Amino acid sequence: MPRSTVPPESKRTRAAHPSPELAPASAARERLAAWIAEKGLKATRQRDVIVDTFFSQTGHLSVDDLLNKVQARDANIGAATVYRTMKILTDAGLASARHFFDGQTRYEAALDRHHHDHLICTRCHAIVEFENERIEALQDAVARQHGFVVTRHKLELYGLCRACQTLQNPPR
Amino acid sequence: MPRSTVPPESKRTRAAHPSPELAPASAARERLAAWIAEKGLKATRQRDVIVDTFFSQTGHLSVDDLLNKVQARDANIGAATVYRTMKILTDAGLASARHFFDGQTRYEAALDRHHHDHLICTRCHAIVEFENERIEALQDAVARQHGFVVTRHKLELYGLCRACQTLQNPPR
DNA sequence: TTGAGATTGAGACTGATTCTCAATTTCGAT
DNA sequence: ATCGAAATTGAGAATCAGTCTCAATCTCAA
Ligand SMILES: [Mn+2]
Ligand SMILES: [Mn+2]
Ligand SMILES: [Zn+2]
Ligand SMILES: [Zn+2]
Repeated sequence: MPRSTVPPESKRTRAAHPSPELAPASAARERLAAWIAEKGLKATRQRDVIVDTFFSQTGHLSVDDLLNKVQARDANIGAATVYRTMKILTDAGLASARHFFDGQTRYEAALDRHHHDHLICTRCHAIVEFENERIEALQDAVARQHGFVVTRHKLELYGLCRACQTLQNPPR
Repeated sequence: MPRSTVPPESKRTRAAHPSPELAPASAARERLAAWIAEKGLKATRQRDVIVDTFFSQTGHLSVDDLLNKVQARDANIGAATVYRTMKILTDAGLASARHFFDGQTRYEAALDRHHHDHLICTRCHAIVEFENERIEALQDAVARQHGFVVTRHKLELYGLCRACQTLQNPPR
């Protein structure tokens, strides 16, 4: 079962991290293997392809985009398997599901990433990430005032990015 | 066309606002009439029933809940009309659409209401509203730092309400 | 009263996602 | 290497909220 898109082996001597970009993908592969073992699941070629494809991307990928890229590598992999695999990655803490403006679930890598929130351009759909500990602290304070214990939150700021502000075309 | 759930007439003498709870509904009716005139739409019995039903409720009502209540008054009103009417109310600024945990659109009255955000209990689905101008200010600051002009935002805090914290049943 | 144009309800349709199920694959135990 | 229980797969059916289509009906300004 050769991994088609991954270069044979690193030329580096240090074995720990083959190359900067590949590190997350291979680390994810390891973490997934552990999760699969722990849960009594099974390793499959399809999951390998999907995970490799997902972690070779950056950003917030819709399932449909991911499916297209996956099928470019192996046309026989079905949509259901991509959905199922992304759910596993989410359960394993390796990916997070996001729901922005449209009805599609988007996934982003979650390995070694902080919590963050998003700025979204309603015209070009650019997504910018940010962290703001003061907002987070105020959220906690508000929740406490109302007797809530908050486990997660969603903060999305929608508007126009710098580039789109100058264009007068109707924002989509 | 008697309004079944609304008490006959206020006992008060002041004619301006029949009763505190009815004020929003009748004000909404007026605003909707203005919107309908302005847009060249037409007044219909169905819209009256839907608008009366919607404004006699409080909170965040799913379309399905609203449809049930509407059909309790007039079984012939169809789902499509409820969807269409809530869209009109939203365009007219009388209702706002919300999307929380599940896939359903919920509507809340928007007449004479401030912007606000929500705390949502993941177990009992209670929804508590809050306003926090410091959070809003920080959001603006963050957006500015990234060159965005923000037109709207979504802030939802998910967790357990006070009552649900003490129960050990698995949170749904 | 009339008629152009808006509205309606039923049901078909959509799009994202989940489910079903027979065929295939995995992997620990022989 | 072989076996077989259990997991996984892909295709297509099913689901679900919401939208669209269209013939029949209603509204309202003239
Ligand atoms: Mn992100
Ligand atoms: Mn609200
Ligand atoms: Zn933009
Ligand atoms: Zn609760």
